[in-house]
Amino acid sequence: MNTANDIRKKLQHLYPEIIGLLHPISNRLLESSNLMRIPAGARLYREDQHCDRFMWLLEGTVRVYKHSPEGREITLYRVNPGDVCVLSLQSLLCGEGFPAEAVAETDLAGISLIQHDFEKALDLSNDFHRYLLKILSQRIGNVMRLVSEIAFQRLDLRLACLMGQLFERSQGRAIQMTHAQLARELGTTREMVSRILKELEHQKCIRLQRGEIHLVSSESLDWFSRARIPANY
Amino acid sequence: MNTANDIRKKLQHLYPEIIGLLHPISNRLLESSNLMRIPAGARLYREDQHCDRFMWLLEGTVRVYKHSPEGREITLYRVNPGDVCVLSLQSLLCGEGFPAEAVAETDLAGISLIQHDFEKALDLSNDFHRYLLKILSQRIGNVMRLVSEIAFQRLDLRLACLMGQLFERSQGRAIQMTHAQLARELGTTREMVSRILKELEHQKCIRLQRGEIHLVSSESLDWFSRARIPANY
DNA sequence: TAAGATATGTACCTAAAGGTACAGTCATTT
DNA sequence: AAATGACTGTACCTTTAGGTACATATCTTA
Repeated sequence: MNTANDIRKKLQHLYPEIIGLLHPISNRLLESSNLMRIPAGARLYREDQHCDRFMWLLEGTVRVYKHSPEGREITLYRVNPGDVCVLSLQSLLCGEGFPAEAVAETDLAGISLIQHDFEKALDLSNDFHRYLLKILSQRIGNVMRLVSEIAFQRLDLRLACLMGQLFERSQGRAIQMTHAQLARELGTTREMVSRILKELEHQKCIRLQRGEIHLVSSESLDWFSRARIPANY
Repeated sequence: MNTANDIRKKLQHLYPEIIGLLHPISNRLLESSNLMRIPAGARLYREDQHCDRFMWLLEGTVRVYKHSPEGREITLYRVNPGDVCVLSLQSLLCGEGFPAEAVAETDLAGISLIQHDFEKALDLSNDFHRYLLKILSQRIGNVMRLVSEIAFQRLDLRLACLMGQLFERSQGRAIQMTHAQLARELGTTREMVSRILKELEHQKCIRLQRGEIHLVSSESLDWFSRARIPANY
């Protein structure tokens, strides 16, 4: 385990489409990297903590969020397999502390390079370099969208949209989340989520159960979440 | 005018510290680029418009913002001389439409490369490549901060902080902005801004005049904007 | 099964933000 | 100077979001 070949095989298996990126990176670099494993629930960064490693996620998901003095939280985005951890980039490239917090939602596995090796990889592979640029600019677009949603959209709409996305991902199967978890996605409180979900249940969009939410009518849900959004938006 | 040497001279003059980045980029590329000039007030992109050019700003400032269906606006960030236009990167790299709008606040001058030349420049200069990564990850950090401000901070605090920054930039001289302009920074309405500014005037932080705002006490302003932010935030 | 711990529902209140409507003010143009 | 247009102030109201306090329900574990 932990040899360059093992890691290459793992990558090849998980992401045949991006393995090419690593080709120009020498075995030596992959060997010197660690295949790291991190258990679910682990805190990856705290606010403004400096980070000296570059992480490339292979398994699991990371939730990146901000928290408020009152104890509320808002999710900025998730890091999924194949994504690089945008946050660690900021530390490595700018030397600034990380502007958010991150937690492992599931068990993680990933490649971790120390700064020196990361810089070497950058120099060796133009494709790798360009891959980073692409990931970063996608991410920035998403965060910009998030800004305008928070600033301009009502909470019930944002929650309805979130439900729509979650049901899409689960292909209509029940969502296993508590109201408190949903609140942490949206930067609001548990009570608000409970109220809005109850309203959505009355509208026959969903059905509520302890710990899970069932889809009743995706049409109603779509209607609800689009109702107040004009076409030219 | 418009020759590679002119552009090099201009860059050298404006940004002696980053001229080195362009060294490995051939004269041919700089020659084929245009030194573009754009008048103040020009719309640079509309929402989701595709953009096929890479822009490197030399003079002037660009305001990047989102607008709401109700006609409100929120400023995401500004592009200043030396910055690249992050937005155009997203189009070029991801092939996706631009997720915001941008307007020239002043007359602009900048280098503009068509996609093909931009890619060539990327391949030729590692430093240029790395410069882009750095700018992008700084930007993402700023937008993430913005998210948590909108989500968790009261409007009066956000306005007070904004005033503080503006006075810092003007070195305490009066700010020449209307209440409506300030509202467009923060994603709120003119009325809210008027009310909060009046309150700040009562607190002897500022003094209001038609079209401009004078600093009375930066201590009071600081106190106001920090009052409700706990130390561990 | 009893005792926690966790999750949800909700009535009631407060506060923050926004919208309306209009009055007043200042500056520029005719 | 009159007219026009841009800017500001504000009283009043509505909507949205948040907070309290508790009741109830469900799960887990001893």
